[in-house]
Amino acid sequence: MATPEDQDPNYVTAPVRTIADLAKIAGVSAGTVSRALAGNSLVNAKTREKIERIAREHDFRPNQMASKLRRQKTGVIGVVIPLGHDRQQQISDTFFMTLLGHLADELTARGYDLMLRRVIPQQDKDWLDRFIRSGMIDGVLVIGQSNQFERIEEIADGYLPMVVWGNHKEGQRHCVVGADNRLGGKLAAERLIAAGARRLAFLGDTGPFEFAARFAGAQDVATRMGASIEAVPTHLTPDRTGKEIAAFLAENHDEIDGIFAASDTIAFSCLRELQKLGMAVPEQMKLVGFDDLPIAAQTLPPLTTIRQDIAAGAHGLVDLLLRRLNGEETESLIMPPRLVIRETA
Amino acid sequence: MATPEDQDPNYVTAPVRTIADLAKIAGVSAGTVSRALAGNSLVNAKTREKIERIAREHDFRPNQMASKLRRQKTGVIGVVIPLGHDRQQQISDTFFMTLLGHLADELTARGYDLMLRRVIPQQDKDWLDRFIRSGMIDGVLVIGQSNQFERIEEIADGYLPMVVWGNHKEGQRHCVVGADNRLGGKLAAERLIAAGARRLAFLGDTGPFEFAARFAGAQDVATRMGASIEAVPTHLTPDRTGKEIAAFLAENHDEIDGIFAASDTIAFSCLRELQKLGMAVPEQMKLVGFDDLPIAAQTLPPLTTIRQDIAAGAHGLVDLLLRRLNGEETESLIMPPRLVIRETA
DNA sequence: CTGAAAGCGCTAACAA
DNA sequence: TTGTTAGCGCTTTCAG
Repeated sequence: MATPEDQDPNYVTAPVRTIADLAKIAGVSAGTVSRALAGNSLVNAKTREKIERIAREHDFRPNQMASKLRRQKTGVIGVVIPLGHDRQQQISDTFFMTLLGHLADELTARGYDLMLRRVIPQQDKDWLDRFIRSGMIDGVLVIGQSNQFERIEEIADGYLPMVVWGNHKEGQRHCVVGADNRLGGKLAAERLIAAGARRLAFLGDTGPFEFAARFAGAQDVATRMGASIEAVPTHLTPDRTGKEIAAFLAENHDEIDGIFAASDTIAFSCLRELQKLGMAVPEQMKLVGFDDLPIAAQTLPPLTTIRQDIAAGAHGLVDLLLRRLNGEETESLIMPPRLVIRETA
Repeated sequence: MATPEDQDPNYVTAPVRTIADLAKIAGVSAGTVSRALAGNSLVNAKTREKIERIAREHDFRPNQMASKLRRQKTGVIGVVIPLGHDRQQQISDTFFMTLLGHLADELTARGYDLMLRRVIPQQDKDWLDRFIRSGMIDGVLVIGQSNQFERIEEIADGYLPMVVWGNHKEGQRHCVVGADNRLGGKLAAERLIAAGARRLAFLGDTGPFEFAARFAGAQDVATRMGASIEAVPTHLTPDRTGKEIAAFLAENHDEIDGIFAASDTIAFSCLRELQKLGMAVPEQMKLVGFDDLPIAAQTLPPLTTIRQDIAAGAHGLVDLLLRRLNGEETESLIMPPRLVIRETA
């Protein structure tokens, strides 16, 4: 079938913006072009080749919005990071951002795009529902429960394709992926005590569920093994954290001999302040962190910490979410953390 | 005007999924509902209130896809991170991910959503064009030029709303925001030399433009001041980097007395390896990093480094992009890096 | 294997 | 101030 294209390679057409434009050039209907480009149905091989060739020549890409609207699915997964107490909360950011990188890779590999939001629940009560019902995403991954456990629970009742990174609590309704924080706390306290510490401090805000569980685990062990432990809340802005830790240590470094930091980031600050005070680690003060960020191995002395496998976590989140997208009711995935003994305890 | 709603609060309707459903309940037309919900035109206050009330009661959210399709704009900015040489390139990830966090905040503040992609140019030649022309984003931010300078240049000719984080090269066509890497390299080398080093090594791959410029700046200074400098390429996977640095140092630590690490992340590895070798820093070896990541102040000794202001960078990227979205042809924004003297040099 | 036709849900002229 | 109308660009029955 003769078309202008065939007759004259230099034939100039208006830019091909729609499937209909392309159809006209190819001398077929829009439906056929759609099918051919989708690679999907049974389109005549010759027809398909021709359509593909023309598409290539005109550098044509179908409009995704139209496609998504029509098909009622977006191919986009929302990833939302609730910033709990403070806009400035950056303390777990390194961890979350690393997780995010893995999520991006994992989702890409499965053919999904990723839409990212950082939200401040205090300023926007409706943060989760708004995102879910925006019509722009097929499912949502929540990175960190922050102090929003209840809100997440409410949503979980009516919305299947959601998976949350965080802590698991007996009987909860939302599907969560995360380390067993309580166990992690136990491992940390056990290690501190095994290294000779008896008077422990937990450095970190116990408001967020994950941190609370870490503290609870440490408490279990301390109680059982006849050691003491107190929680020392730190605020979440990086600069204040350093100062608060410094102030605490200045007054209390004789009272305690072991510190369990709620995160590696806190542990780094802590290590620094200890060194400023001239305290030998681990001789005078034992220290255990949580996360095992890549740099944990780089401090001096290298940080003993509780390892969360970030890549495995990302994989789990995506895997569970895709199954939920298929209507499956999945269980939570609790990953055992692992004690990594280096030199601070 | 009486509607079922008004007559009986318990009246049960089918779920309100579309603006038309809502219009029927409110007894107005879809157009009016659209206007009312957009808050935009001059809709009668009473009518608006009624519509808003019903929307709230039925928990209605307009479908974004439909809206976007119709309005031909998405309200979404694409952020793409090209992973240059290696899927495993994680070495600048900490920096990029921190930048990403700031971008998310900055874009949210301006009412945009953020769509994230990490791509591997080697596997997908068409990575940038595909994203831009996907119809899903209004503009694009490219985080890092990687080794894709030329491809970005090509795109820049035909596509205005793109801003790139990276290095500026004389006469380039794409709009870039970034530190003056060459100046940063100079500052680093000057500091090393001022601290007494004469035989320098640059640790890092000089393939990526930003790193190449840092090296070039250091070379300028070394040449001018009668010092030597050699580039020691490291690969980009974190585990190999450590080993490579170790191998290099094992053989060469007597040959050199100053190291300029292409990034703080590399500097951390380097510091660790030096300590393993029992070399005193800065006495036997001076070290300067680049980026000033938050943890740079936490190492022991604290890292002397070249500071890039990440928050200001994010702000600049978004600001320029939004102006380009308005059709403005913006200049690049080159931010002066700053030497932060701590204790490694 | 292909074409015709009917929307997906919303917005924006244009009238009234 | 509101209703009517005509699509945005694509996909998918349903016929042929």
